[in-house]
Amino acid sequence: MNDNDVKRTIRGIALLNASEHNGKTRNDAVISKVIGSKPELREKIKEIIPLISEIVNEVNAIPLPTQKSELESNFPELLVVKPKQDRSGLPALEGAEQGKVVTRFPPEPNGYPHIGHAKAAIIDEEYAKMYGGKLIFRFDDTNPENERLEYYAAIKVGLDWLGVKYNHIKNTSDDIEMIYKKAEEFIQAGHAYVCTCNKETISKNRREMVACKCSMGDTAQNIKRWKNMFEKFKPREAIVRFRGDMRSENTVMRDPTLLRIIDEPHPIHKNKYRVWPNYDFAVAIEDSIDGVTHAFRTKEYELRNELYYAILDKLKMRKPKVLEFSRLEFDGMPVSKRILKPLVQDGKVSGYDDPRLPTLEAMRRRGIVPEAIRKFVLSLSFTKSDTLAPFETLESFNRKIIDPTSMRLFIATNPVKLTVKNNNMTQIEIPNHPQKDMGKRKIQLDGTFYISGDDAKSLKAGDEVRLLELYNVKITKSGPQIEAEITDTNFKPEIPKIQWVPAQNAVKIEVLIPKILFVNDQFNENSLEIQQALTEPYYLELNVGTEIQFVRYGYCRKDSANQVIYTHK
RNA sequence: GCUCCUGUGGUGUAGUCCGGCUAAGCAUACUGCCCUCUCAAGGCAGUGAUCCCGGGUUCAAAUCCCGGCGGGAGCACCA
Repeated sequence: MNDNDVKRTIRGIALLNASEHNGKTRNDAVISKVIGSKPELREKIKEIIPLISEIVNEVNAIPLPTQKSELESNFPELLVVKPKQDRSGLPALEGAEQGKVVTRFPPEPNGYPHIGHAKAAIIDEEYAKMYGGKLIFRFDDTNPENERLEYYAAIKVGLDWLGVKYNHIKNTSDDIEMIYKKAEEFIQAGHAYVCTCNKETISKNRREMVACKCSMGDTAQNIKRWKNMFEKFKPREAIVRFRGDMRSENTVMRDPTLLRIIDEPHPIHKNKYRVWPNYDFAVAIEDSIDGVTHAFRTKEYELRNELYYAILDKLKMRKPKVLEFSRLEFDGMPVSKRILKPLVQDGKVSGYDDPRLPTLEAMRRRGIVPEAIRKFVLSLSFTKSDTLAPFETLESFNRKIIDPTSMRLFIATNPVKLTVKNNNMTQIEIPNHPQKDMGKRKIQLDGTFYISGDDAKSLKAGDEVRLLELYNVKITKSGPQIEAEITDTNFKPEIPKIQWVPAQNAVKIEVLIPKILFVNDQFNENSLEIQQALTEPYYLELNVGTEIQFVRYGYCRKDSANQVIYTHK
């Protein structure tokens, strides 16, 4: 590139930049853009800078219109706007090969699935999909004290509802014997030992970074103790410990537990086993033998990566790549069983499907749709930064998805009666959706209506309002019993429009409005508002589960014959 | 306390690894206009960020280095 080319390049960029910024450009901006578009000039940048300053001064001296015309005539190529490519979905996966990615979703069947499970499962599935790979759905059921059959089922139902498709489903507990073999191999090789110290000693030694005497025992002693774990020892009397490093800065590595004795019957295997691997041991081995290439987990496991890799290293097993992401929780909507359980037990919420909770079942009942959850989870991306999730974003995605298919209906909350004295209509037909063809409904009329209390309050004698889809009325009497007269039927954009319900066969319903559950870590006693309302008789013809948009009120999901749950505005 | 992770508008994120084509993109929220027999959806426009702070390296730093500070997590025979 010769000097004239360089000058021309600089002038073009300076002109473009100046025209975009009120006729004034700057050295640094031009330098950056010059380097950006002609990387080969990077070496010579020091020589070019004086040239750029000169040209920048020249360009800044030219009036804006002249800059623009010079640009158009001499540098048309710069005016071509290149479409900016936006990345949608998750970031690329390190070390991922098309067709060879295997991910896994490993919930413990110890509770009902919630938004946190949804995030994990969706990420697992999306990556598998992105690389044409596979997703394994594995129940991590290695603690019989916590698992229940009911939870296996609930998690599966939740996943199916979310539309997460997996290629394979299994239980860690079906592999216990294989895990025993690995454990024995571990002990045999001296990578683990059986510790018979009590819990207090173990934790004290950990804190003080000293090894306990059990770790000095020879292989024969360890093997003998290992055999004894299956019968002789009682729970808590012996555990298998990883031979780590008691002086490690990472407390996880200070000879952590690998297997322990639990006599509780397992929901699937009953009393077949009593030595159970703990999380670290089971997950590492399972991931490896399942062929998992990328294992995602939440951030609180991050310190356990060292152990995960160390276990597989000593076992000479293939190592998946472990990556972590931040937990997903909504503000004031805790997900933890520790908090939720007492709420359910004390009857503060109606159950795990109470619409105030972030469980999948609750969100379904409330009218949140799986596609919205997926879109939302993807919008959060894959990061480790702590997030206070914006529920309103979820609502917005949900609203856009359900709007085109939501039945429109009128509702009168805190209803007030309105009588139109000169009503002359006995029936009207109203479309069920403003844009989509969702049919029409017939409403019988007799001149008596209910309108919402809020609307009623703002009406004074003499006001003119339009009863939506019907006619315009002038208020002749306000108060608890409103009276009005028809003025005309033409649509007038300037007068207020309100919805109404025919009085003669109005349907009484309750609207459950879920509010934030916890305010400043305190249970919000007003977290569930119940509004009494009247709606059109057509409501009775709708199936439970139908999403309704009550005009000028909000979206609700029909929960039963006399109850709807407020989805969002 | 120790260790690890994290810090971009009100909120969630893109960009950070490999410094410059971004005087910071998108979404959501908010405001205004258009459309509409809804305060919905849709369309258009706008407000909003000293890229946590302070130093340093460099022609150039959200991006690299050092030092602070804020937030979160782990320190179980739970996962």
